[in-house]
Amino acid sequence: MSALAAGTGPTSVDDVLARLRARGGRVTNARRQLLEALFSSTGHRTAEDLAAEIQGRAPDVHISTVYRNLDELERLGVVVHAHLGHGPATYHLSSHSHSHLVCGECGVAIEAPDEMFMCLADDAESSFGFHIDPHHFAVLGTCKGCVKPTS
Amino acid sequence: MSALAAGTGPTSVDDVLARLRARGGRVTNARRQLLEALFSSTGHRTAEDLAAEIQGRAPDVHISTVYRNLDELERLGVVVHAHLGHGPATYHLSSHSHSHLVCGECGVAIEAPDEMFMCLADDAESSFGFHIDPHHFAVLGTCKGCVKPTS
DNA sequence: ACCCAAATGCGAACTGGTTGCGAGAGCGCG
DNA sequence: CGCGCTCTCGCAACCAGTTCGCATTTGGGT
Repeated sequence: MSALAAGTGPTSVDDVLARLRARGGRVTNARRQLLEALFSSTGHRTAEDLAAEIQGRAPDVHISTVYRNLDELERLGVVVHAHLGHGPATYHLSSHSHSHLVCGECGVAIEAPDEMFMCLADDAESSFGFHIDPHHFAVLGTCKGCVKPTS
Repeated sequence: MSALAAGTGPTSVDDVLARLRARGGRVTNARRQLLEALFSSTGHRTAEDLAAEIQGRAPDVHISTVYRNLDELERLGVVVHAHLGHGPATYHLSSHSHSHLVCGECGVAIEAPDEMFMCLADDAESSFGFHIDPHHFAVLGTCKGCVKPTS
């Protein structure tokens, strides 16, 4: 896929910064740091987590700036956030979007293939005309290791 | 089912109060009010919502008492709570437990039959040994009326 | 170099919920 | 009926996660 593809699927920090500039936005240090933090790891990052990493290099970057920029990037289609249970929201690049199964006991988050939700999706669609979005909220449950704890 | 059946499935305010007493608990006005509010409606109630209703009749009942008692009742198996999206948790009698499809646009909560989740449940079980609990967290999506808003 | 809107830093506010504490009230017992 | 033990309550303070208001800084077009 081309680095300049519109809409979703950014491939590099500079790509996103270019898009931001094209939209009338400005390229600031905080934004570059945030994007570098996001691109440098594939996992689920909380705002606090990202802020901590950024502050290691640029101590002045305030967590509210991180929130504001995550918001902005979400509007741009670069990142998405998901709720993995009771704790804070997690952010990741939209190209890594996927569903989650979260264990209520140990908190582990399993990345589930979208196919797993197909039949629920079809069912909801035909029964209620409801179109599910399994990416945004995790499905709670109990993982393999916690089903029978120490029994 | 018998009104004195143990575990889950309470049928009346007095039934629950009796159970509470049997456990060494006390029957207080706040508890009776809370139970009456819970039994008097089938829907999804937030703690704030319940507190407001109770305070209409008993103004002194504090919201923290509502939270504490909902917690207690949950431990007793009388009520369960579910998270229907971003807002506050909703509580209802455990006998009304069910899954939810929540529209991210309009916020409507559809009560989904458990069968709808069977194939996701089986799939998660066989693929990851993960046992889903579809009741506790709602599945987000877009409802019939919001799929093509004003198009 | 100049200027102005965009963005930032900072703290305060807000929401949803929890906790510590002293006062008060159920209720078993004598 | 009254005692007293303990469970509960009301309250305010607190907490986490996130958002907001506002004065100040700064990117970047001209």
